[in-house]
Amino acid sequence: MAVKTKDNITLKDIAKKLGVAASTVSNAYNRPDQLSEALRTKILETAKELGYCGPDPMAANLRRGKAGAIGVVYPHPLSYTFTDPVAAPTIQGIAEEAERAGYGLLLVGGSEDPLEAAPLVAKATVDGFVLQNFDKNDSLLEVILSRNLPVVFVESQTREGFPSITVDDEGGARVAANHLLSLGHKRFGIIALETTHHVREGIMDKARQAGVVHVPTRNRLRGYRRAVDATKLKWDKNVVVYETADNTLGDGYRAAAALLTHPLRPTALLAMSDQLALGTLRYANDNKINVPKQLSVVGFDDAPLASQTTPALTTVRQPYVEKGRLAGQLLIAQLKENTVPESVVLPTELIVRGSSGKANSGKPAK
Amino acid sequence: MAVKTKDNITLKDIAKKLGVAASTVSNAYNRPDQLSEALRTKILETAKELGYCGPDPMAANLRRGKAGAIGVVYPHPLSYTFTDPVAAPTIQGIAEEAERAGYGLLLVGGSEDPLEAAPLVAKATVDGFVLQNFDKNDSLLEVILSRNLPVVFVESQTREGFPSITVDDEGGARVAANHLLSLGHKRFGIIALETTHHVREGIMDKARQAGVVHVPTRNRLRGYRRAVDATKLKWDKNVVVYETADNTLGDGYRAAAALLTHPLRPTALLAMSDQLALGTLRYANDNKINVPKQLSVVGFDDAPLASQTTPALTTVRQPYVEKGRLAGQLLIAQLKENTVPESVVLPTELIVRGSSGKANSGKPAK
DNA sequence: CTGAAAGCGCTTACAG
DNA sequence: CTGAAAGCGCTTACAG
Repeated sequence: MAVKTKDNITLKDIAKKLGVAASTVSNAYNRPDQLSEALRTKILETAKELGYCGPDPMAANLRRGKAGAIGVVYPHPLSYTFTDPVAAPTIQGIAEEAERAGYGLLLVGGSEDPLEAAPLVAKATVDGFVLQNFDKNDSLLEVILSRNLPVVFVESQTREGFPSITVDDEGGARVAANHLLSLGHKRFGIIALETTHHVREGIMDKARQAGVVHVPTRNRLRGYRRAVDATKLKWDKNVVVYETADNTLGDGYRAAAALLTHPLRPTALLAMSDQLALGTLRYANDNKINVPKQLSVVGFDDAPLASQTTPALTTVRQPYVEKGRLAGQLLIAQLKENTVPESVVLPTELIVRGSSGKANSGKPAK
Repeated sequence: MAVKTKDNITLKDIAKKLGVAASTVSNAYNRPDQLSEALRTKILETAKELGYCGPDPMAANLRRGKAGAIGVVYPHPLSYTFTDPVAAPTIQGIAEEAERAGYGLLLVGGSEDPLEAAPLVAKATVDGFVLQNFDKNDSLLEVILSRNLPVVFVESQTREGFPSITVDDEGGARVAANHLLSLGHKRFGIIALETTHHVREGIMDKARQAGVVHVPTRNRLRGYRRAVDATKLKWDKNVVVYETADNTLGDGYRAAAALLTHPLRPTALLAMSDQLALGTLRYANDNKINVPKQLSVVGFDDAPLASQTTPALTTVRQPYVEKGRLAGQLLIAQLKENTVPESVVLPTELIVRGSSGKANSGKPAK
């Protein structure tokens, strides 16, 4: 139908038409105080008349050496990232700070094949990056860092000289496990998030547990373990760990199925996300396992859904919006002040709701 | 701590160092087939040696006349947008298409004061925009359109010559109301989303109902009305409409409080979002009103939470991820083919779950 | 397969 | 308050 009209109207054209210098037209847009109000309105009028769309941002960027945007990068495709109910609020936090400081927010997703995302990252017109959930040896990370722009790591493997924001995953996990221990539970099933690049689903043996790379997974696992190791219980005898491939309800459901039919017969499940925990609740519901009487479940995140289910989910709250805000702040501070800020660890908090209760307060599951 | 190193190394520098033309260096990055493998690796090595970060995207953009990104704009601040559980999946849909076509995704939020967001929109380095929920006379919209870039409207007031994607809001709402009518309900409370720029909270009189601007709100309201008007019931006598300021649980809660204590004493609530509907469920729960025995509730969206609550929510499903995908596709089609695609209306579907039941199957609410 | 030339459209000191 | 000049760093035909 309509064809896009090619309009080559530039600053110069309208300067010529008016007999003023190009710099004056530029000032009309960018420094209104640098010229008389009368001239300015005349310029703006002529611009509208000629169909001039305002100074070309790409040219302005080049000239200024600033992109006016910050990049947010995940190692996974965006479609996957958005299945995590906590990802969006974190992006929101970054967005709030970007907005406030006058920056745009460029979202870049990775892909299964890191080479696919590389050009996008190489060509992203941004002044800096917020990097989430990156492993040290991610090949996309190399491409990003080679841009030599300011960076903030979020829940990633730390790297010398770069500020990072992490959540006290270990502490939160420890408190979660202690909560269940204090309720008398002795046999645990742990549902782990993604552990390495080599995604897999199933029970984790000792070697596999030792090789966890993904930061939140590693730290949460360590927290659970610390709690158990502080008791008379034996990690290897009283705990089964199941790793999931994706952070979805379905993965939690399958994990629950595997753990609750495991010879250990756990009375409590520790899930590394609320999403996974909700999957276990669904499994319990489908199989007439009463939560919390026959099975206790503790999640992680305190996602918006956590308080809405029946029973409501006992979970470890992490400040996911604030995490994003802080990431935005630390990046913008670098952009403005040219200094590298200190790294930050955010606290977690156990939120006790209905999904956890005393061990053996009903007959055992199955 | 560390200070950002200013690196002025450019294509030229490495061309000079190697005694080749700048274009050859450029080709090493952008057209590997245009030079021998040996020369290419030599160039790349020298680049790494000198600390060259690759071709500057801003300069490349200017030269190419392409930004390599698409903009997604909302009339509200991003922090508000993200409170809508359906916004993130829609962005995900756009992101999927952008990713696939090799575009970045620039998120731009509006603000209460449209003048604040204007510079961000004016300077956004994008090749086109996806515009969500825009009213015809939004002043930010003027700024965006003056960029003269390809655009796709989503759930916005249509504009001559621009492709748009809308959801069959009216049809969905009609089916929702018919569902309740067929269950014998005769007195309805409607909980409306934002209606105009002049945000308000409270019962809507006739004049206010007639002046609704916001597209989804207007169309859903019309759908409810069509259904009621097709019966012997009188809209003015059998229906109370309450408008909310924000799409939050709290707003739904307050709306339920107002409607259920209104003299009409509705037996069924039609909420224009699941978020609002969930707020009413919470109110009902707090006030020992049994859903669905004493009160039926029907939402809109089929957000991820809708199936997780107790009772699960009867609602109108809209394809929110696909809506985003389609928006991305229509925009990218314009960018690639220079033609304006046809507009699309997406279907809705009633999903009956536990929150709706026969009228008067219990004693009336209150 | 390689190189010289032109120019994308703007903003920024600076001089008047 | 206004204007002339320089240059941001790259890519693209084009000629060899």
